[in-house]
Order: sequence, then structure tokens, then C-alpha cells
Amino acid sequence: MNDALKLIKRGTDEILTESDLKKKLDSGKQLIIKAGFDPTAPDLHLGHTVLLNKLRHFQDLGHKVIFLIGDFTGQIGDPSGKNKTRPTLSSEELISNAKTYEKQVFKILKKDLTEVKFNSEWCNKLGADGLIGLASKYNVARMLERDDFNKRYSANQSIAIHEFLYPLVQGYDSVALEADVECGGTDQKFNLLVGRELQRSYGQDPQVVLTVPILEGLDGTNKMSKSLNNFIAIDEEPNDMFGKIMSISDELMWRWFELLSFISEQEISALKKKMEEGTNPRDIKFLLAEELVDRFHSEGDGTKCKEAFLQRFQKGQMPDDIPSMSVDVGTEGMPLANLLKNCDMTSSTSEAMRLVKQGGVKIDSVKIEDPKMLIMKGQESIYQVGKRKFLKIKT
RNA sequence: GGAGAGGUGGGUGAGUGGUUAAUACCAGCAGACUGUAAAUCUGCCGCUUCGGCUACGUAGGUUCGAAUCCUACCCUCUCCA
Repeated sequence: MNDALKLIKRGTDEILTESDLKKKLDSGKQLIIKAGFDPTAPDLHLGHTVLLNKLRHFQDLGHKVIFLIGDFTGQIGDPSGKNKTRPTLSSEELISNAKTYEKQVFKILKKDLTEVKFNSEWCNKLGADGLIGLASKYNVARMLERDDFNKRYSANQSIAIHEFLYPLVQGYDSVALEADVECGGTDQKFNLLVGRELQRSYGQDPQVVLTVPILEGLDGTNKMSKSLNNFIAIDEEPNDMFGKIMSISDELMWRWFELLSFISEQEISALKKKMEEGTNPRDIKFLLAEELVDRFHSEGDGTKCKEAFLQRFQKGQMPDDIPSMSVDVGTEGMPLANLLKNCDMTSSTSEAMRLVKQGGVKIDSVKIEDPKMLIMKGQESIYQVGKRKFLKIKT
């Protein structure tokens, strides 16, 4: 039993309360572990996997995980950590996003111990009556205790009334599911605790709240999120995933080792020591990148990516798998800047002009200085914009 | 319902009739340097057929000229009820 608790505690931020958890684990029954996901954008990213890994731990102990897709709550938009009211999503968007989620979670979770649910199932039935009843169980002062509401309120920023519903509905999910444990990021703490309170007032044994740390994104400071575009999606192409991991700072690398890698703490400290003794940090980062690529793709892909990565570097930064497309430039030819824009290599012609002037555009590895250079029909060359964008264009 | 404050480019936020695509910071992009890292430095950072065009909540108006003045409307916040 102590081993079980130990496994659960690894990498968690907080458990409220640990004694409740111990009691539940000791009871010997299969626990219902709840974790909610807001389907506001279709891809799961590495940040989510910190939580998924934890859910997997519960499964390894034989407990049942409910992967709850907040299609109902998604229409509200979680105000957590936001300083603005979120836009609401249409139900079609929500459903298509949710499907993508379902496909992705089983890279980590066990299928036979996972149940995917949508909270609209019971929330839609709630009706106005139920919602009012639910709302009566909490009060404004307690809502305003929540950090982000509080900040917005004190900063004279708007808080829409429906945003108060979010924590309530999320808490109600726990009631509907009779959850024993709810896991979430540390930013979810308030919402998770509301669930505890609500269960109590509905006469249920309150759930244990377990929070995991928030993973920092590629920039190393902000939390990994889709909206900040500092994320690595689970189903990202192996080479992209590898490259992105290699681009994180050395400092962040250790944080990622801690939260994402499955290697033991002892091994991590051994690696740290190695770096201090002069091993190139790049090579240590390779290990992390390989492990993660293997996990989300297939065994051995990581090594392939590493080889490709090294080779590309030696070959003067030219990848082997360059996408290609053909473009009709007409009989007169097309200026380079326009061509780049038409191929989506730059977002506007002006941007293309700028990039050329700054020496960021190459054709077949030759730096081009004239943005108006005419590209004639019947040519095929490799165009490079910046360090990473390559495209083979046939005219 | 009453009184007041405010809405500026991806974000924060200057600017109150005319050297102005609009100060500054952040983010982003390119180049240099490197380990295709980070940090740092340099440059860029609305669109364009390079003649211009479109922008400061929305729609009108005043003016030779408006983000700046006027009117209406929309939105946010504060206080009072």
C-alpha cells in the first residue's frame, strides 16, 4: 500500500488531502479517477501528458480513469489563468476537437481502464432549474477568492456572470460521476476544490484533489498552451517534435526531464553530473528528445530523428524530406517575393521583400539579394526562408 | 436610472488638430555568434502591381488637414440608486 501512495505522489504538486487518499486507496475498491479536458483546440500537447502520466499511474494500480471531455463547459470557456473573458465555441467545433482528443489519449492511457465521457450528457439535462439549484450552493465572495477572478475584479476588468458557472459545472461533474479523485494542473486547484465542496453538499464522500505541476512551454517561461503557440503536440511529426525539443534551453531541459521523462531521479542526477563534467548538453538533450519521440511514435523513431538531425547539420542544414509543389508563374515569370507569398512561405509580399533584404532567403543554398528577381517557367529549385522553412518549387 | 473614467497596431501602453504607419516595452521574424540551444548583438516588424492604399471601438460631421474637435451608437470599468 505504501508503494501505491509513493507511485501516486511522484511528480505531484499537491494532494488534498493525503489522508483521504490513503483511506481511499486502502479501501481496496476500484477508484474513479476523473480528469477533465477542455476541447477548445484539437491537439493534445506535451503539457497535457504530465497529467496523463499521472492518470496512467492510477491505472497501473487498477483504478478506472474517466477522461472527461468538457464539451458543455467548453462552451463557457475556462477562465483559469486568463485575464479576459474567453470567446465561446460552437458545438460543431467542440465535437470535432473532442474526437481528435479521443484518438490521442491512448498513446498513454490503457484502453480497458479508461472511459471517455462528455459532460453535456448530464449538464444538458440539468436545465434552468438545476443550474439555479447548483448556483445556489456557492456564493460570490467565495468565487472571488479565486486568484484570477480576484485579480480581474481588483483591476477593474470585466468578469462575465457565466464565468462563475465554470467551476460550478466542473464541480457538478464530480457529483455526477461520483469521482473519488480528480486530477488537474495546479491552475485548476480552485475548480477542483469546488468539486469537493459540491460533492459534500450533495451528500457524497468528497473527492481527493490531486494537482500536477504545469509544464513550461518552448519559451521556458509561460505554461505550454495552444494559444501561446509554445507547445509540442502529441501527434506532431517525429522530426518536428525532435527539433522542437532540441530548441529548448538547457535550463528548461531539466524541468522537462523531471516532468516528462520516465527515467528515474537517480539517472537524472547522474546526467546532471555528466554535464558538469563537460558532456555537451546537446547530447543529453538528445536523450530526452529520443525518449519522447519514441513514446509518441514508435520505438526507434527517436534514434532515426537524431541521425537525421545530425546529418542535416553536417549537410549544411538541408533536410532530406522537403515538401514540394508546383506553381504556374505565367509566361512572364514571377517576382521572387510574390512567389514566396503564393507558396505560403511568407504571409505577405512585404514580408518576403523584407526577408530577402535581410539575407534570409536562399535558392539552392545561394543567398538572394533581389526580391524582384524573376522566376521563370520550367525551373525547379529548393527555396529556403529563414533557418527552418524549405520548399521545393517547380515552375 | 444618475455621475464619472475609458476603448490606439499580436499584447501592455504613449500620443490630445499638421515634421506621423503613429513613442516605448513585450512577443514575433531575419542576420551574426553557437550546440539548428539559451543568452547577447544588429536589423526588421500594416498592405502593395512601389505610383500608392488602408489604419487608432462603429457610423457620420467640422476642417485645407483629425487617433486627436463635434454628434449618434456599441462596448468596458468605477461610484451612487
